[in-house]
Amino acid sequence: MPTPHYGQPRYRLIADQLRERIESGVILPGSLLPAESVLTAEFRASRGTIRQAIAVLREARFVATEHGRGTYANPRPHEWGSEKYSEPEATQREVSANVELAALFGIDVGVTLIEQESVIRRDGSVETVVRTYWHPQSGR
Amino acid sequence: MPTPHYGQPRYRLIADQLRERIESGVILPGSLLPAESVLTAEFRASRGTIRQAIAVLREARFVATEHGRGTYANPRPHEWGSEKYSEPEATQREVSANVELAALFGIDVGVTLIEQESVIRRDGSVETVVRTYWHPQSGR
DNA sequence: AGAAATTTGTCCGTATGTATC
DNA sequence: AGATACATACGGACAAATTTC
Repeated sequence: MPTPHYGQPRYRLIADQLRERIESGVILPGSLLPAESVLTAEFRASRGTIRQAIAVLREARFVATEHGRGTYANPRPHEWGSEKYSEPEATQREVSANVELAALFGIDVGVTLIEQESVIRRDGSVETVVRTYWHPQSGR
Repeated sequence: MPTPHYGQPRYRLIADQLRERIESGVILPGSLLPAESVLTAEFRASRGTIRQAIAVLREARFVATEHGRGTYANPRPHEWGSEKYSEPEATQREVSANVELAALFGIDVGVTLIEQESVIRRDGSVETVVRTYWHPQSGR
């Protein structure tokens, strides 16, 4: 099969079906999802596609994966909002140089700098935050 | 996003940023680079573009890739006294999470985080400041 | 205690289709 | 037309963590 993604890509369709099983209780909260190898057989999709589908659910906190163990269906303690809570991972904004940054860059306090903040997640929770500062003029 | 490669193609720009992180010590020599999947998320680029960027660095011996393991940043006996870059200045210290960081990590305000600050100079003056935050427990 | 099997993590190479410069 | 880039998808292989025998 080539790569026909009519409307919805396959990994989203698979993710939807898995999500439905969790919400309906077919897969109980706290229990393991079928292994990737099982899912590839069941959905007749490549492992990469299955992993992409699971990644979608992980992003939405529906599941959590552990290396060597498997992927667990999450209990649902928080309905805080709905599924709307997926923020951008990288944001850029202008900031005003404080004393420390001004000293580092050798500029005056208050001068505008660009700050890019990248949030790196692992199994839903934030693992690393990277903030990069540079001077607008120096390009990038 | 479309394909606006102003002058430089995207994969070279990404390669440059990764190279900077290695030379500046943000990515320590001998340590693993973020996985392809992480880099695609961080740079918002497709896997092909990320792989192209890494291929550039591999070509220049800046990194070495091991099948199934990852891509390592190479120690650099290379042109250490280059005109463009001076000694990497990376300092690590413990900081207390303020409101923003606490919200990002999902922790309480005041919890200690590790901050690594790297200063990248070019031709003497500070070009970029990178601050990386992570939780002591979650390894590095 | 140790070996084997299981499972996820990562990289490799390739392919198709679309879109932009 | 060609290079660049994106999104999607396949199959294979090796690595690492965990579980099972």
